[in-house]
Amino acid sequence: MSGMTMATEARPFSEPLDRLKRAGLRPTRQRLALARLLFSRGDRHVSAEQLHAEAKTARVVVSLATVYNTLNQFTRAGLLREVVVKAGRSYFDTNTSDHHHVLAVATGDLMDIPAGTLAVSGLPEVPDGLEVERVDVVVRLRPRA
Amino acid sequence: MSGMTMATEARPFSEPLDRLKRAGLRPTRQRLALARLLFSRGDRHVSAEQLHAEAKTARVVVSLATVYNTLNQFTRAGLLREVVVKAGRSYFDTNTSDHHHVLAVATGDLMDIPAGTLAVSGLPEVPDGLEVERVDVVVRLRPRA
DNA sequence: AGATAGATTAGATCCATTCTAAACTGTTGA
DNA sequence: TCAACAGTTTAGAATGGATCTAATCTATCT
Repeated sequence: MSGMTMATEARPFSEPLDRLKRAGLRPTRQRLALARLLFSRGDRHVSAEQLHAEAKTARVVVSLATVYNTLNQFTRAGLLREVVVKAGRSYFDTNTSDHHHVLAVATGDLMDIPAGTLAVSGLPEVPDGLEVERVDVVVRLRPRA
Repeated sequence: MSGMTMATEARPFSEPLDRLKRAGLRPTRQRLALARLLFSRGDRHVSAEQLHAEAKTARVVVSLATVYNTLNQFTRAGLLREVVVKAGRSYFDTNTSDHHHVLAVATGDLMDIPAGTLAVSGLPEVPDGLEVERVDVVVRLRPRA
């Protein structure tokens, strides 16, 4: 974990910076720190409040408003994907590739289903002037009766 | 639209009453009126605010709190199904049979996809102690680029 | 009809999210 | 290098959907 230059795969500090630049977002202290929290450990599903708390723990000074702004900007830039599975709360998924979700309703646990394993067939015809943005599949699990 | 007795299929006034009774809910004036609004014209997707406005238009005196209560009770009783497609707003679907949805993101229009036409294959294994409650598919449409 | 559990209600409250407008900062170009 | 400006951050206010409270009302049972 030093600042030295090395292969792309192992550049934990400059990778977030590149992401921001590519997305046309100014690499500010706050955005860099949040990008680091979001992207440095695999696929995650976070809410704004969660990320804000995490930032606080990591001694990153950032307001809740900025966390919201940043999550929305990252989403618009394609760095995150919004997941709507629960009324009244938004989650953001760091996995932006084509995939689906399993939700354990009782616990709120959300997991990815890799794209390849699941297939949807028989999609209806798309009305004129519209196109499919994406197809979301959510498998809802409950405790066995 | 008269109160006369006739075959089950065409009994607009007593059908809601039967529904409530079967669900173990007291047939109050408010619940009957809301059931009538909800179920007397085909499959619908409504929010609480929408239904409340509709009730007002129909000269049905009912508070917003009761609309919320009723929608939740009906959902618990299996008369409605909650549809989560938009962060921060709940919709209730009068179609409780197995089916999916198409959402026109730009307009907010929500339409049903009949169960038969669409198939999901390759569902992941279900962890021990859990079972599939249901599988929701949402096809998101956007204006063609 | 009287008793009572359940239902309704207005208004307060909650909570996630967005807005506001003032202060701050990254970037650009002289 | 640094002034200037557009973009960013921020605390706190505002918004909006949904729930809660506790007082009043009503369907139901005896």
